[in-house]
Amino acid sequence: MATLKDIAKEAGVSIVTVSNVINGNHKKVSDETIARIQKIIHDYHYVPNATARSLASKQSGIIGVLVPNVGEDENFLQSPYNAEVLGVLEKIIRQSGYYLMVRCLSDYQQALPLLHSWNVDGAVFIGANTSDVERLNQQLSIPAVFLDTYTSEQVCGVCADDFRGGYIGTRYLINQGHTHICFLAPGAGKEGVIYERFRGYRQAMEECGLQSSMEKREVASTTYESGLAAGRQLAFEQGTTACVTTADILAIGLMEGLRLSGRRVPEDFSIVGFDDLPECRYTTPQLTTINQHVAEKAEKAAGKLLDMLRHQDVAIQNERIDVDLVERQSVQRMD
Amino acid sequence: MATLKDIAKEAGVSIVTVSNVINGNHKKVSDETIARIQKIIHDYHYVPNATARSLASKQSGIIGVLVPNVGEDENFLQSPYNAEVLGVLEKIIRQSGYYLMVRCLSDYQQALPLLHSWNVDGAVFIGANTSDVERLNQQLSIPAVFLDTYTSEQVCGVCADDFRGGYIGTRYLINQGHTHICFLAPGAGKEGVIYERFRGYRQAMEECGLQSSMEKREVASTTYESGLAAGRQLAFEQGTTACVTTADILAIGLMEGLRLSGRRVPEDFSIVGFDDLPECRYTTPQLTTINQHVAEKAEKAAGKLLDMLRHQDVAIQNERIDVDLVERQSVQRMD
DNA sequence: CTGAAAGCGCTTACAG
DNA sequence: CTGAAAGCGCTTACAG
Repeated sequence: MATLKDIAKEAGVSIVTVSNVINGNHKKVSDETIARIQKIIHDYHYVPNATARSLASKQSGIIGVLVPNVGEDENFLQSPYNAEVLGVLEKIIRQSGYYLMVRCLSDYQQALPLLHSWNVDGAVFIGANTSDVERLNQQLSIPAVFLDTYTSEQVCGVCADDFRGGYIGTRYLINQGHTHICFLAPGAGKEGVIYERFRGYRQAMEECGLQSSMEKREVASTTYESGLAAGRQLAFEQGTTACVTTADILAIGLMEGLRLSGRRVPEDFSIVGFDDLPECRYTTPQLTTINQHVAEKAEKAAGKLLDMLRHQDVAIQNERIDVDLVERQSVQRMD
Repeated sequence: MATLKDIAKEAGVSIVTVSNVINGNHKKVSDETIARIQKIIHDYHYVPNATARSLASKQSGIIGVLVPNVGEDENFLQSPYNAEVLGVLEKIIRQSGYYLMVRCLSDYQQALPLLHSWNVDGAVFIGANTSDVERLNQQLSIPAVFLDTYTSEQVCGVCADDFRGGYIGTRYLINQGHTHICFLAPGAGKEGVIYERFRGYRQAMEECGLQSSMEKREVASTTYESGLAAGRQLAFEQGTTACVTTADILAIGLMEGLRLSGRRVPEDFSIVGFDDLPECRYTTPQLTTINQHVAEKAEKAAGKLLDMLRHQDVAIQNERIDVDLVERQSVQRMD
């Protein structure tokens, strides 16, 4: 492979001049020199060595997409939500000329060594914990955007309006005449995306005087299998006629679990999903859900990061994206 | 951030010795020196600079996952198949201590500059064209594994037995009494995964004397939307009672397109998918499909690459993974 | 077992 | 407009 030196020798100039041409510092080089060097670069199929460039410039052109809270033995793309987010990020990162390094973290502390080691220019964190962000944020010396994180820290982030999502999903069921509505979610603490949705659910129930029939049911993970297991259980419990879930994939599993146990959706049981992934349309009945505009969220996050990398002014705030209910077929009016 | 120099100074040794400790060249350093240096490294939270290391050693620890034939404006994870493959690769790469760089390519020529620029240690190509591989393979100076590629080149690869997949899917429909069976696929040439499946379909039809009712129908892309459009068309055509498809996602769209046009699956029309993704179980009826053991394929590919990187002997051949039919509910017996 | 020297391929001031 | 010098933080022979 050719190096700067080879090109410089061939052109009869110093490597500094070639470097300037490559980096677009065209004011520093005469037009004819530029043209001559560019031709040689082209003829030699010269490609700058990114590792050398990074070492010298402290910039790598790499954007890191980090996914915390993923077990060592876990496949993070099992989650169609993660797949949707990553797909959008990849596209934008590629279009903007950056390189993409993807890494799941079982421990958030793994983030900093990775980022430093590679001189990563900017990072997107998907679903970091509140407490982790607080520690991370101080030590982070590069632009970073947090997707789906609630924190009091001054960070740049993008969230859906999760509280409202939980709220309108629940209100919708109540408006359809349901009174015994449960909330199905992975066990989570007193903060974060899941808790916000739960708060929305609780508020809707309380507003309508239904707090006595309120119930939070926990699943092991946000997966089809967990939803299925929950459905098998719920099928044999009297009273509850509807469920608000925190993920479409959970809702889809739930639907199947109920069906396998002889309960019909929506005739016997109504379900509201969360996300509005393409999968919502694969089921019969199609899933009524909360659209959290996943692609838009990811685009916003990538856009903010790119703006920061271009040194444009970016408001350091956790932006909230509107959510809305998508009526399909998994909810039935109770009379 | 601390550097080797800082650690060396603190330990009162040269940077060479620290370097040897970090790289596990423990024969070259006394035990007490090792212990002392390791403590200092730990206390300083020292992390080696990966760009410097790459530059000096010509190894980066990066594995590139390259996805050719993706349009500039395309999101490659829209395809649940790609998501499944990438998810498995990510997990294995992470577990083996490598870094993952992901890149979609609109032109296969973009691969080499990327790989060279970053001193990428090894690459996995997902679905490269036969013709591209021929040119790529000669210029490739690092270990690479090709997933889903048919080529006469001496490459290391993993494929499903696509011919057999097309064959057994078709035979199954024939055994169920269908005679007018079409083949639904994205337009592809005279080679590659899609063509192999078509050959399998054709062979099954011919063996049973059904070539006159054989028909290949092309869709624009391997997406739900393309399947849906095909379903709307097929619904109004007499005669055809079953369809072999080249992807589950296509089959799922097809099913919906037929239903929207008033045709019931499987009562009026039978469908066989391909892949056996989790999505197969989301639909009603659940999709009968060809299981091509996607996770196993991806694991094999990653395993081969890792073996090559560890300089173990790896057979340079295109390994074929068995496929099998998964009977669910989207096919009905014709009497 | 330890280290001095050279070098990986670039960029960044700085001087002219 | 052009280039000499220093340096980025490592590794790799090689010598002792």
